[in-house]
Amino acid sequence: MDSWDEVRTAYHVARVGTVSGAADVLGVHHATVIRHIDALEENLGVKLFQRHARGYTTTEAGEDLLRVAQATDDQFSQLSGRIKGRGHDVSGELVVTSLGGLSNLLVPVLSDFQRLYPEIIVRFLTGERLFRLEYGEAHVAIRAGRAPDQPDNVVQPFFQQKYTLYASQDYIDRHGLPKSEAEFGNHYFVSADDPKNRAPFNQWLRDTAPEERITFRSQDVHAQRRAIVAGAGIGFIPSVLAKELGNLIEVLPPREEWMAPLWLVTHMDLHRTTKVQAFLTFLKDCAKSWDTE
Amino acid sequence: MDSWDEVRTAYHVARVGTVSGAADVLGVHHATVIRHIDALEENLGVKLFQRHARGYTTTEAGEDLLRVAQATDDQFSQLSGRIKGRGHDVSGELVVTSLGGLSNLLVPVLSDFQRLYPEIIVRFLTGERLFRLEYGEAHVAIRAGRAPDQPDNVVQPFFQQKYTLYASQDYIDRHGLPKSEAEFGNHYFVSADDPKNRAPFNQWLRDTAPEERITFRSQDVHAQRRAIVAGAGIGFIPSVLAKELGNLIEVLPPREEWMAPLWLVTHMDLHRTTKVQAFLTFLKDCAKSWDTE
DNA sequence: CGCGTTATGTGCAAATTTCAACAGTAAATG
DNA sequence: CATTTACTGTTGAAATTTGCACATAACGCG
Repeated sequence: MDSWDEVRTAYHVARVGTVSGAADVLGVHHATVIRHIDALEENLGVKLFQRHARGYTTTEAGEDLLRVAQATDDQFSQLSGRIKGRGHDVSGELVVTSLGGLSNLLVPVLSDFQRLYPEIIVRFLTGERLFRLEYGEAHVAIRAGRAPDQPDNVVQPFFQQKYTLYASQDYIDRHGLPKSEAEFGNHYFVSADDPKNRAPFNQWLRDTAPEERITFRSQDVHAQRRAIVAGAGIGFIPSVLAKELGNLIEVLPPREEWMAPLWLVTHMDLHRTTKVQAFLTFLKDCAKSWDTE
Repeated sequence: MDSWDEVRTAYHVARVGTVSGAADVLGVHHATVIRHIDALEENLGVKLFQRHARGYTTTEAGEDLLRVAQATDDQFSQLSGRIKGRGHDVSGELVVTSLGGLSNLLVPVLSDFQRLYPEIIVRFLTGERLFRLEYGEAHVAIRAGRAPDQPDNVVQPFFQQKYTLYASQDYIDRHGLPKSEAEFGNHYFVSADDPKNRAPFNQWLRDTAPEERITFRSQDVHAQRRAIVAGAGIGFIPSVLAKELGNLIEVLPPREEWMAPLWLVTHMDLHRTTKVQAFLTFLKDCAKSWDTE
């Protein structure tokens, strides 16, 4: 049974009772229907229909096929309904991935999005390895750094993360507040462990602060922040986040060059779906409100 | 969802994971597989697969399709097995039709046949109207008279029914045994009601016996026989049957010209099936044994 | 790092399928 | 009883599908 279309044709013939009628329903020529049935019977080695001038009547085998194909038709109709429905409403899973450092930013947004579309199941994947869009591991990725340039991926700017140098009140009490970069030699700094880290503020810090004064290094952004809050040194924290954390003193006024661009990346195939689009617009709305703050 | 073949293609891609692999399984070119999936996704308006250079991975919709199509594939396999199996063994219904007059002859045969193939359900249809083979009303018809000549029907000679003139002992006691046709004027006869009846012995009787001496007429063969047994007159009874009935006297020796040919008729589409063939050979074996008697 | 292997993707020609028109037949109709 | 209608079946022509060759991309291996 290696042609399901022939089964479908035979099904309609069995249902309607005539070749012409089935051809009408199927939207093909009746000669096509006849050929399909001839081929199917040839393959099965059994007559499915009794041919006579007033139509086709099913044999026992044809009756059997009718039952099975009827069930199949129902199944496919339901499947089609589900799939098409899935395309046009916002439900099912929404898989979002980002670097772990952005969870503070994204988790509230994801939570609100889920509240807006209760049928959504949000899966937020973070980790050191990049979850790959092209393997269907995620619907949306939030990437930092320079604009990703992979084929089949749709990239759009998300928003500019404002990073500023902070220190805890505790640290300031002990070491004072540096007036400018010139006094950095007397201070301690918290930064990324990786010297190749491309974040602009990290590069600036590497260029500006003495290497031996960067005394707390971690690859984990959360650990860095906790270190800053704990008074281990001066370091960069997104200004939006710093307000929430409290107990943090702005060491230097914010600068353009410290801005870190974030990108929204989706796979080409998923980008057009309403689910992904709904999330993207929601996300960009949130970003707008962050910018105005 | 108007092309089940495309669903089948997508199913194999989802199963195997690669277009090329699915193409191998399906025995088509991989370009065909790609186009099938493109078309299916176009119709559904939803991406079924994430494309990447190492293969296709299913989206949620593709996953859904995989489940449904898997079930369909199983169903079709089972169906195919059943249908093909049905073609090669002797089971299911066997519908045989004949004129009512032949039931005495056929019923024992059908009974024996059923005993030989216990999975067979025998349906023996008789009646004044001819059950039509071309509508699938019966598998095999036993027809009398001249060779039926209908298109799509396979006709083969069954056997020559030996008809002989009989009368009951009771009748002979009252009216004596006619030495020849010359004495028919003093006798009473039982025959068919229909003057157009084409059975050779009936035509012979109409030509030979005085019209007013045919005093018991019925369209029902059983009624005629009962009348002969009851002593209503002289009439034709198959010699095979007469032996069983007993209490019947052969009025005249059997003649060639009284022989009534019986035909086995099957519909072209059913003639080749093993079930029908099994019955036909069984029937002809029985006929052979009748001839030798 | 280059190379072989294994994927997908695409233009173009060939093969297959489908269509259109006609013939033929059986039942229905007035 | 001729006529109409609805259906099957068949043939050559058109359209679609398929196959082939080649391009391209990613992964694994030595």
